[in-house]
Amino acid sequence: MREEDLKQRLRARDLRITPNRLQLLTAVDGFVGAIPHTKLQADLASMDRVTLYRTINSLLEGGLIHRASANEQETYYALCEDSCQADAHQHQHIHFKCDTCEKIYCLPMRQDLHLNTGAFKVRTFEILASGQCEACASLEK
Amino acid sequence: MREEDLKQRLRARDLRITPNRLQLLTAVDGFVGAIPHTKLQADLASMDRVTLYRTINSLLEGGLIHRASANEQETYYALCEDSCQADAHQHQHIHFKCDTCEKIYCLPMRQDLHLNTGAFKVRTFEILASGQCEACASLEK
DNA sequence: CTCACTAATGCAACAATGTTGCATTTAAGG
DNA sequence: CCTTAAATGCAACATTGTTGCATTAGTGAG
Repeated sequence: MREEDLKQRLRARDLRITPNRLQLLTAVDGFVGAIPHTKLQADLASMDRVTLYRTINSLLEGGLIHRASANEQETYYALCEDSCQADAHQHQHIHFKCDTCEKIYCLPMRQDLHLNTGAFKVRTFEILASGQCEACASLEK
Repeated sequence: MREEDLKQRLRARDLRITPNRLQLLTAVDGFVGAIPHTKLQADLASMDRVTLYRTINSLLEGGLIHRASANEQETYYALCEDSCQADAHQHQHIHFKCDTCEKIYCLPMRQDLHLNTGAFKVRTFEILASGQCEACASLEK
C-alpha cells in the first residue's frame, strides 16, 4: 500500500501522522498474514518498546489494525478493512494458523454463521482455526 | 463431581493422584464456567505458583482440562468431556464471555459448522464469542 | 512561517505472567 | 516396606505489558 494511503487512513480517524505510526503500518501491511508482536519489535527495533505498545494501542483504538489472537501467548496484528469503525470492527473472518509455516492468515467467512446459543445473546465472535495453509499444502504434493 | 470420579479420570490418563491435582480439579469443576488463572492462584494459595503452572500443564496434556482463551491476557480453564483424548480435544463448543458478569461459558455447538476456506485445510477450530449470558439477560428484565 | 497546545515519544521503573534448574519429597508398583 | 520416577517447592530468571514524567513534535490558528 502506498504511504499516502496509510496517511489517509490515519487522517480519517483523527490520528496524528508520525514516522512511528507509518513505520508500524507499513510493517503490518507488508507482512503476509497477521504479524507477530515479536516480529514487529524486531523490525522496528529503533522504536522504543513502550512506544511500540502505545502506537499499537492507538491504531487498535483507531480501528486501523486489529488483534488476531491464536490461542497462545503471542499476539498478532493485521490491517483492518476500510469499513471498520473505531469502535466496531467488522471482522466476520477466520484467524487461521498454519501448523506448518505458523503464519496467521485472515480468511473471509464464506458462510453466514448462525450461532445458535439459546438464551445467550452473541454480540461479537471470532473464529480461531488451525490446519494447513494453501502454500504449505501445495509444497507437499 | 465426587472426588472418586476425579481420581478415576487421573488414573485413566496415567496421571498420579496427588493432593494438588485433586485440589485443582475440584476448583475447576466447582466453578461456574471456565475459571480464570488468577482465581485458581487465589483459591489455591497454599500451592506454589510454579507447581500450579506445572499441574495445569500436566492436566492439559493429559486431556483432563482445556484452555478457554478469551482474546485477552487472562487464560481460563475448564474440565474436558470424558471423550477428550490426551492429544486430540473434542471441543466443538463456543467459549462465550459475558460482557456483564465476565464469566466464561463453554457452550455446545448446535450447528454443524462447515468452515469453507478454500485451499486452507482446517484441522481444529475454536469460537470465541461475547455478549450477554442467560443469567444476566434475565436479571435485566 | 511562527506560535501555542496537545498528543506522541523515550526513558526508568515497576508489575504480571510464565519458565528453568535443582534439591527434596512423595505416589505407585513390586 | 523399598525403589524409582514423577511431583513439588524454592530461587532465579525471562518475557510481556504498564505507569509516571520530562521532552519532543504534529497540527491548526493566526
